[in-house]
Amino acid sequence: MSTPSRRPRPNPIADDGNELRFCSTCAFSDACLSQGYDKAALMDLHVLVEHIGPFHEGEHIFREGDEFNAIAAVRAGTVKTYVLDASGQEQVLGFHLPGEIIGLNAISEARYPCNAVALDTVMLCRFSFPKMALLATRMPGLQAQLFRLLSQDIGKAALLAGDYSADQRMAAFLVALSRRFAQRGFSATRLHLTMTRTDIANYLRLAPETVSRVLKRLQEDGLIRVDRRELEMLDPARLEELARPVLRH
Amino acid sequence: MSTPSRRPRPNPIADDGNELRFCSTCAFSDACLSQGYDKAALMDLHVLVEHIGPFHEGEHIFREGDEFNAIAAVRAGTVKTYVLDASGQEQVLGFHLPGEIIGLNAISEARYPCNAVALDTVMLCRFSFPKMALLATRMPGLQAQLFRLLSQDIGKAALLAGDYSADQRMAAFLVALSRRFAQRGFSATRLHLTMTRTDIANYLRLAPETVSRVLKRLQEDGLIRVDRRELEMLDPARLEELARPVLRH
DNA sequence: CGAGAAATTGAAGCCTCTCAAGCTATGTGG
DNA sequence: CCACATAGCTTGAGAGGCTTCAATTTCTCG
Repeated sequence: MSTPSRRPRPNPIADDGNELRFCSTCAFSDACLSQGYDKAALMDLHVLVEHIGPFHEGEHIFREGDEFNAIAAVRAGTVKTYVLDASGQEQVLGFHLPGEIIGLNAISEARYPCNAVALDTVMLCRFSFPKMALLATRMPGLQAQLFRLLSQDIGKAALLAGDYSADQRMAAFLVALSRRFAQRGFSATRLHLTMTRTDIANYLRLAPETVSRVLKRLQEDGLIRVDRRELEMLDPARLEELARPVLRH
Repeated sequence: MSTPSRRPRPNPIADDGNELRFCSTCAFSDACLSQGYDKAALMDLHVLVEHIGPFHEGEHIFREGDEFNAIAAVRAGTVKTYVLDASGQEQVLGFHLPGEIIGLNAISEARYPCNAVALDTVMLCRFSFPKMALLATRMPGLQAQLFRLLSQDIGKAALLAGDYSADQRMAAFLVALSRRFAQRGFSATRLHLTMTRTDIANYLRLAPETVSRVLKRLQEDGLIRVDRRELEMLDPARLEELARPVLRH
């Protein structure tokens, strides 16, 4: 993982607990806290955390083929993961919001199988994976959380693999985005899209023109109101209905 | 996991090493053997293994919503995993050959998110997941192998998610199948398809008619020779070429 | 041998893509 | 401050690949 702008920090563990608060967005802290681990165990976890960033729009966090040594939790901003096919066409694998983990698909090959780029200003928590795996042998709760996270990602990828209509895909994308924002305490109905229409198209396996047309159609039908990157869900119920075949709940 | 026909076995660990040979198809044994664990550690692993089966064609191994408590390695036969959408349409998630693991996507929810059915006579190695996770805390090699397996499956699902032509999908399906058979010591060029055309169609997100037409086209072009469920790859190089955009190597 | 499932083949239609042009916002330099 | 350049977005028209519907053939198995 490249660390173009690692901030100098004298001590990764601050006495005032700032670091712990910072990492409350990370899935791991939740796991550990909920397991009732003592302060020493939490220290162990936080010692292997590096806060890196900011990455600016367009900056790459890692590239396909880079040696894998760490996973990372998004603290702020949006990360896009993608691969390029033979013809240079971009295939977007996912968008990663604050609280979500990137790099899990790199474990098996010990190399990142995709590129990761910041869509806006991104802050990350970097976890050395070897250290984390070692720690997990002493913290069953952490191990279990890692298994859960990995298992989750298997299912996510299968979502958009079905042959759904462009409308269903778009609705599913918006509903999923909305849920993930809501889970982090953001508005569930007003979304700021940090990605371009082309990014969305490459993610949903549609042409950019189709994305444009679908958004227009959804707006004409009163399901959403969209202005540039700002999107409001006017009829969440009908959107969920549209997305149901894709999301399955 | 339902176990309709568990065979009675007096002692899961046979002195003559039969069990070890049996499980040589399981990814876990490889991991442990290659880590240089002592016999006691291997015993631990094999104590939590249950050999179950046979499951006959059409028999379900687990169903969507079933409580998750074990993953399983296929020892013999083919397992199809699938979900049903609202309209009853089957969406095939994958075909699992001997040596491959099923149930990894159930960890996060503690329930199986899909159905698993035997396409022919299937024998399984059942691993209690809680026990295995516990054992993994004492065997870092086993933990690493579990992480690798989970990570692998994340990437696999993304393969067919791209928008490829019917020919590319079919070629990728055949090439991947061929490689997996070859890895297990079977012929890489002569395949016996255990699944129906409709199964393949539901996996590749095509209409059954399209599968039929594509196979015919590939045969007319001299890439394959197909007779019912028997398929011979006549020009593996061109097939790989066709499949490259999907498989990426 | 006959019933039923699976597979094949043909014709028509539709959804999405491609290609091409125009539009809008942003930012830069004169 | 405005003209211009650029990237992103939108809109339209036409083409194409896959699906759907329907009918027929082939295979399997009791």
